Amino acid sequence: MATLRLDDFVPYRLSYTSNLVSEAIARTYESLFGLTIPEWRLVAVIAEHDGITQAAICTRTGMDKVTVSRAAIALTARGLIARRPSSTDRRSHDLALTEAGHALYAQIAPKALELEKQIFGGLDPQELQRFVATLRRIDAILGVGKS
Amino acid sequence: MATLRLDDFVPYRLSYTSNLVSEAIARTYESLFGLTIPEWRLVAVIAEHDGITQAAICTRTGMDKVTVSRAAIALTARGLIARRPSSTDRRSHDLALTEAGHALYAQIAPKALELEKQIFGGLDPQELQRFVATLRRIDAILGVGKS
DNA sequence: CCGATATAGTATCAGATGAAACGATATTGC
DNA sequence: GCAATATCGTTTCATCTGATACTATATCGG
Repeated sequence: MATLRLDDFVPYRLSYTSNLVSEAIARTYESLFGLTIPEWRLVAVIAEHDGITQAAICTRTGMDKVTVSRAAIALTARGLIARRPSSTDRRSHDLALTEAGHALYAQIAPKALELEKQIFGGLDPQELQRFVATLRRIDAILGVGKS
Repeated sequence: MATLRLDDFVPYRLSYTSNLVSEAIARTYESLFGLTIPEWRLVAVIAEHDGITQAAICTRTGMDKVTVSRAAIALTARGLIARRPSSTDRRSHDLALTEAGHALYAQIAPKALELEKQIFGGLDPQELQRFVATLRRIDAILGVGKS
């Protein structure tokens, strides 16, 4: 019988490393831009998908709708995104970056890539590619078709 | 210039998958044993290291000392662990599983391995091994010698 | 059409989290 | 030795988080 060693328990290792990375990222975004991780994600998603709704952000990112709602409210208050009433569904808003939002994103995006490189650039490219592929396979096992 | 795509942003993918796994695990432990993840980890660590102190658990697992304190209090209240005053340091307690704690652990450990297999057993063994190795390399990059 | 049900987003509440302050004990430098 | 400082563990507090309930609107079945 294989015995359990917490240190080798894969779910534990995954959570452990993910927390390390998240903490490093969160610190940087908070100090550089005053954004939480959910807020930052919204900016990124909206930059890529102009006019996306909150519900679509939820399914796309797996974030809770409450989290998304709060982040959207905060970003609107800061003048970084604009919410137009959706033309097709009056419950929904179409979210878009304001000029200020685009300006911020232009600063954020390169910084994000730089940070990613700082952390993961030390890995062999093939190793990194395999790593991400495995993450996606795990997503699929846990029943998430395409994130 | 490489552009940022959230969906391919490694820190995001890592957090996403880790959350999926953690949620699955948390649900199982809560429903099967009424344990939170921190509590479960304490049981596992104490089973492996009889007489360990809370501070040692913190450095070993990266958990916050407040989290560990609360989990230790809860487990003591449930009669699963015993805290003897440390002979060498009167601020510390030596933690050990009670009989009931050992009995619970005997149930938990195989279940954990089974759960791990359910999630990660679908991966090629070599792929899984590489995956975990990469996690440890990332830990090292982020400045954690040996977790 | 219209009642029944589902969905978008918000508000509310309860539980989890970690930073900071704290009391008690250890350790260190002088 | 002993004052200064560090460490162990707990408490407190402010924040984050997500489950639940709610309002408004959409969709579906008949």
